[in-house]
Amino acid sequence: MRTVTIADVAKHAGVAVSTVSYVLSGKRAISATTSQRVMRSVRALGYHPNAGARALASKRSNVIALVLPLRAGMHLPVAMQFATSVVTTARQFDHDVLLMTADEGPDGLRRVAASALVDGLVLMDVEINDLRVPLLRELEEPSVLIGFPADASGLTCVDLDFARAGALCAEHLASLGHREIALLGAPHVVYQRGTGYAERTMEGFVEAGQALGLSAIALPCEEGFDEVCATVKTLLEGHPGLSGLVVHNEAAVGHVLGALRVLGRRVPEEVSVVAICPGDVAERASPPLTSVLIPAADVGHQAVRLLMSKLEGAPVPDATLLEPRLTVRQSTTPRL
Amino acid sequence: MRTVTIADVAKHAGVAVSTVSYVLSGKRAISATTSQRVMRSVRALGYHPNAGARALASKRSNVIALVLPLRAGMHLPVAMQFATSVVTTARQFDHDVLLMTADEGPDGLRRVAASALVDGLVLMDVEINDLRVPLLRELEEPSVLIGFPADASGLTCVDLDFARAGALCAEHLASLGHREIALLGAPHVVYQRGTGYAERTMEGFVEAGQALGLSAIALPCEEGFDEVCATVKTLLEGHPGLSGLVVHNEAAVGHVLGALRVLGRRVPEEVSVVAICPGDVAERASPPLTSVLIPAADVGHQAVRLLMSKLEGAPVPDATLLEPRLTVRQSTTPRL
DNA sequence: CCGGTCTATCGAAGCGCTTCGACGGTGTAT
DNA sequence: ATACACCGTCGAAGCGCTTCGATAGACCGG
Repeated sequence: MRTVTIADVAKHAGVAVSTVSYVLSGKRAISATTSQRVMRSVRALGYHPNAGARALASKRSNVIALVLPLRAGMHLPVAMQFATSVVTTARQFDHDVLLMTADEGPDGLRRVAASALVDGLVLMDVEINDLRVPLLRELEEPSVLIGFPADASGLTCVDLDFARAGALCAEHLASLGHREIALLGAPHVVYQRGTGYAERTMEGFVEAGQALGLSAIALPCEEGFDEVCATVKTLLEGHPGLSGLVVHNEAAVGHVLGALRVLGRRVPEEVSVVAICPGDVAERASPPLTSVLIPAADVGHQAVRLLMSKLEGAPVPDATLLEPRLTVRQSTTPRL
Repeated sequence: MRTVTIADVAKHAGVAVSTVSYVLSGKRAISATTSQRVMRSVRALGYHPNAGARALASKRSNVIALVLPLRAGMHLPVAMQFATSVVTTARQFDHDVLLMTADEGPDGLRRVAASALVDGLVLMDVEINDLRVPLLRELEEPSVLIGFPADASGLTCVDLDFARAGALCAEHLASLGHREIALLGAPHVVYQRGTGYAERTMEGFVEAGQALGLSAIALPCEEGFDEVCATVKTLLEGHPGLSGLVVHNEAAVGHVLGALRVLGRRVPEEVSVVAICPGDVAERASPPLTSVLIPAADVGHQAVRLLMSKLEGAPVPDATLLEPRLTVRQSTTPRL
């Protein structure tokens, strides 16, 4: 069963090859009758344009790269959500997605770009000092970053506004009358690496807390149950008046609740807890957690939209920050 | 900066285009001196073959599709591990990976296959009655499934031997002297959908337990803390002699430990717990859990290896079952 | 009824690569 | 020396598509 080519369609429809091409691409006006005839042939023969030939002739592969480094401390489910929303959105723009990891390093990016395998790139989990960033500036291919490197000039970046997310948590707790609050963040390693979002959340939290006249402290948090327990215990002992806790660490969220249970602090009666995490984690906890959810799907969607604009030569903003939204559930309550 | 083509390399090295091609592909013998000269030119010019042109001429895109449906109850981190090991392995074979979700359904597969965008397919999370399966049989392109559909004839499937994993847990508990054991599985929805691995684990567990003369029961388990708590409570009340628990549900693992803590059952002194889950989840728990880990990386690796063999026309086994391994940690102990 | 303007379609020239057959040149058996 | 095989290299023919310029009508105003 030889595969069907555009020539087969043309013959079947009794038109020229170029006419079929124009019907399919819409780049020139074709009469309705011809167009219909061609489309009927396309369906009758089950024609699918050959991707390689198309790419060669048009200099567009209709594929974008999704570069997804996998590092300690990053949360896989969120990464997965990003990835799927990128794929789904790309498909809406008639593009496919090539999945790349960081194993190959910058050379991998150079390879796929130079070989014209992809038309553009979406990079996830961008670090403050990311090796891939300087390369992006050299590349012909447009790119969009999810996250912000130290120097974002000339780049297109998208992310949740984590500073605002941190601030939102502080404000929510303040509005409930809490006066001493704390944020438990990512593991140490994440900060050492300089992954911007973790730091920005802390800063936003602490600054907003102080601006509201609260005692607000932030500290990293490892992900083992025993470590979480110890951290929470020390925290509570050092700050007896502490009544509001923000957790920005998905692996630790469950453990924090377990720790509070073990330490005999009831949630929310004695300690109000806010999580910054995906919705399902928050809902699945006991009690269901008031949370700021990470809109992974939105971020992925925006990233692709921006990339598509760049591919069409349209101007796009350098920075896109998504507004966080706080959902109140049963883990926060006014301070007694 | 026009992109470098094979003609540029040929001119720079003073040879014919075809010679450059043969040097790069190794499909014909080329003298060492010519070969070196060509390679020097390749490096000097920074040549990268155009993927589209290559695909068009050779009828091979050097891209494989990774089809990753996203469904309720499936565990994202494991999926992510699969994905990355697929990408890494594919790169070792000089292939790239196109990421697809299930949104497009079988049509998406048909599209990428018919357009010669990909040379082969790896499908994850295959269901007992998977719509995509009949299509695969029609396709010219070879494919490998991760998981087993009801009718696997003529297909190549890879998976962890979940029945064996369930059995292994039962045997481990039996060897420690436990006489009444239970398995907490995936949420109901997973069984309703007919996702084979969940059922196979249960069967393996129950059969091995019975063969060893134990009381072994298995039941689904939802993922919310309160639900887990209720399930565990009911279970313990209904089976006062129960001293061994297997958990095959990553989202619930943490909650099960929390539930036992709340119910005042100490682990491992009163209840031994075995988890079937990724290593990091087991290690992060308190106490660290004896576990059978899901060798996602291995499975992905095998899947790609098999696919590459098929691409080269080599015969491959229909079914590849990976042997599970149980790691003893601190959550299991001999029955008092 | 002629030049001018559109519109719908065609034909052909590539895009950059692989691959097939051809062809000198060198080595080996006769 | 002659025939033959073989090795290393070349040239050219596509692969299936897009796109540019050309063309043949249809339609218009003058």
